[in-house]
Amino acid sequence: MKHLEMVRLADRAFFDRTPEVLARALVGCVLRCGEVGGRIVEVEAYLGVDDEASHSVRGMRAAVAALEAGPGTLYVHPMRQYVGVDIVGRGGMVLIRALEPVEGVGTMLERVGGVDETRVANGPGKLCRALGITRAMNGLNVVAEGCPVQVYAGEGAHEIGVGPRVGINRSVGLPLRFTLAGSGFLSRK
DNA sequence: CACCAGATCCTCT
DNA sequence: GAGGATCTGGTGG
Repeated sequence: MKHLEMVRLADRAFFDRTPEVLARALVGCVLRCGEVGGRIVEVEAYLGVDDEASHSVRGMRAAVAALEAGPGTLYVHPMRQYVGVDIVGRGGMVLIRALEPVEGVGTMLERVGGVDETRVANGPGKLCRALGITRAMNGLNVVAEGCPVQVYAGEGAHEIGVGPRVGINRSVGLPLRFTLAGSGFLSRK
């Protein structure tokens, strides 16, 4: 594994970008919680204005609070029986949708109760379970010292795929879903 | 306090 | 690819 080579993104400026730009930048990076982590292969951008699919635009309190807390803030929110996690950018946020397991793979499989690595974190709810991200972590900042959730820079070049967001009923069709092209760890093709 | 819509997941087919 | 499980926050009475 490549622990020693991983560079943590602890600079607030990295996250202080528009949701679309930040979303593209996050693809290929590593999201880590404790001793468990995975490469980000799928994300969606949610805009702060003119986006009826975004929680903040619909006036959901926790989402607005996270936005106001500024770049790098974690927005952990309930989704059906599970939770999803966003990282706040500038004037919007990015939903993490799928990971390729990198560190603590055994722990991830155990938590989710699966045997297939390609399906242990291929969805917003599942990756939170796999990493151990809970609502208690809502409002923390990934840049802060001692934050259990951290982001590391990606390595090497990769092609990014763009498409419409998944699982929403409003503002459908906008090209705000970004994927690591050709990854076998996506929630959908 | 009741109702409703939802940024999902899993199990079949 | 379709359908059901099942829970939280927002909204209105």
